Amino acid sequence: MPITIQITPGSPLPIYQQIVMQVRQALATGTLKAGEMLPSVRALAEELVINPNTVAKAYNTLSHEGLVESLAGRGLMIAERRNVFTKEEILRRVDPLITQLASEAIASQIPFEELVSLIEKKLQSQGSAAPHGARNTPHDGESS
Amino acid sequence: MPITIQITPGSPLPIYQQIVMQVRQALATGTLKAGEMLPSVRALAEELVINPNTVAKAYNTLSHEGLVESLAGRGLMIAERRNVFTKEEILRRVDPLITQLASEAIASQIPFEELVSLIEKKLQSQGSAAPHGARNTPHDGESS
Amino acid sequence: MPITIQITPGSPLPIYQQIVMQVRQALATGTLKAGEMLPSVRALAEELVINPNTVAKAYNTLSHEGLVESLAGRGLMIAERRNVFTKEEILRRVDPLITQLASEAIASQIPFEELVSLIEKKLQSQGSAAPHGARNTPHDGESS
Amino acid sequence: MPITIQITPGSPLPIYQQIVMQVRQALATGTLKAGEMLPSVRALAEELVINPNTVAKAYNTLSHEGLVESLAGRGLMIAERRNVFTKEEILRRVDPLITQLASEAIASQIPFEELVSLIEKKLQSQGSAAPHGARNTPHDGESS
DNA sequence: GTGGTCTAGACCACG
DNA sequence: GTGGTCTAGACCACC
Repeated sequence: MPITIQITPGSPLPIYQQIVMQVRQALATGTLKAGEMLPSVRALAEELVINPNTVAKAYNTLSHEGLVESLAGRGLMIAERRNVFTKEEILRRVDPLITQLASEAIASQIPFEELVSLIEKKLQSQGSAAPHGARNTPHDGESS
Repeated sequence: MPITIQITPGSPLPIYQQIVMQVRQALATGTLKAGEMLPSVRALAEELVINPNTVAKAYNTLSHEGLVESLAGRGLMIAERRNVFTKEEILRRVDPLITQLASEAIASQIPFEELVSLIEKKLQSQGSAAPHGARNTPHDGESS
Repeated sequence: MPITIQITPGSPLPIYQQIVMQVRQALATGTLKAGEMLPSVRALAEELVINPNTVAKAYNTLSHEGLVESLAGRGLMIAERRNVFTKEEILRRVDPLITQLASEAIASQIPFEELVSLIEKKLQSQGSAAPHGARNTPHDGESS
Repeated sequence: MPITIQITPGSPLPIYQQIVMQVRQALATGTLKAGEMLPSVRALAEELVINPNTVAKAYNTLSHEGLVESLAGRGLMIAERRNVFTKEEILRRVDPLITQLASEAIASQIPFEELVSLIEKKLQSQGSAAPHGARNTPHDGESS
């Protein structure tokens, strides 16, 4: 299924990260499946009216995350899902987001239950409807 | 009521904006009331282990917004007039955080339960450090 | 200890990867230790007479690998050593190198023992002399 | 003696160069002798599951080097004259591979023993697939 | 001062 | 056609 990416140029979130996030979500919802191709760097750049390097940077990030594989001369393909990072590393990455969310929740006096329900709703709209993202199996990565 | 600010150094959101946002929200939710004083630039900088310029910048922004008044040589005082955010506004503000968290969570295949537990832990640790009614569990009793 | 990086512009290995490899080796030999700073992007670019973006790309890669942390506005610091990738992922990355090495070894009829001794020599000159790289503790990262 | 080519698709080294190098080494080591035929472009491309153009490019390079002779319509034959690489040359050629492998290994904290075992396994699997004296274990007996 | 982002445009390698 | 690399130079945010 062709992915449609939309960016908002004035956002505090850099363009390339907007692309990264949308591809990730497309993966989770099943819009993009393993083996499918991403739009070419040049094509997406032209479509979004941005510089090809910006798209390349987004694709590069996805590549580092193991979500995408580049096939020399043929484009980028959605990779088979696998666990790239150790659990320790994943927690490191998520922690600042959790901290910030908790701070805001405390300041705004959002009750914990409501927070949970908000996240659940967001996850469901993105994840559990799809056979792909639904594999929230525990990952017991370990570290020294 | 003294405000407790929490920053996350690695965040995409600049530190000074994190401070601004938390003060704004404390104002909106009534945690901070007109006439109260903000911690001095130096004190807050020392407490958060950040550059005083960063705190100054945050306070500057708040002054420009008219939310605080600077009393030359004596610090910053919460200004009289304040906007109270509606619940909708609060949720709208928290939404991008939730979206980003969900995106990362799906990409990392963190199960929902673990996410919730992480947030709960973070809320407790932050809440206990901030004795200004931060116990926003459903029954926010005044017993403490 | 200040690191000295040398590049060979005409190499099949891209410049940014040459930088990456040399920083990695400096880490392994203890030339660079956790907490030390890397030369600034601009400084290194000027020293090597290459474009700052090229240095930035190298630093970016190191950052993705978790070997380096960027401190906003203050430069890049050598990170505390940690396990970022699952064992599965590490094997994925090393496999092509092993395959190629094995092919060449077979074609050249280099005996297995000699191969092992070559690698051992290389590892010793880079790794085990240093208190840092010597921590070749097993990492029992796991994956689904 | 028929040559068995092994390629690694994800390698930084382009596929066609991998082919070139392996043919060169087979020539140097005597695995391939003057007068023998290389597999046809189409056959090799099919066997390696790569684009025939890639094989053609490799053969082209070999022709230019005078290592093979193209017999119009009948394929490529190993040319008479061949250089025999000294052991030093072979080692010099393998060295960058070893260096890179060591770098990755240290960065990933793979213990030396595991590295050796990986190589041993790879040598066995490749060796058994390539019945042209690839058993370069210390005692390379002719018993097979 | 620092790194981060983005643009514009070039050349190469690969298929 | 594709992605990968590199250059040149801009602007921004943060310290």
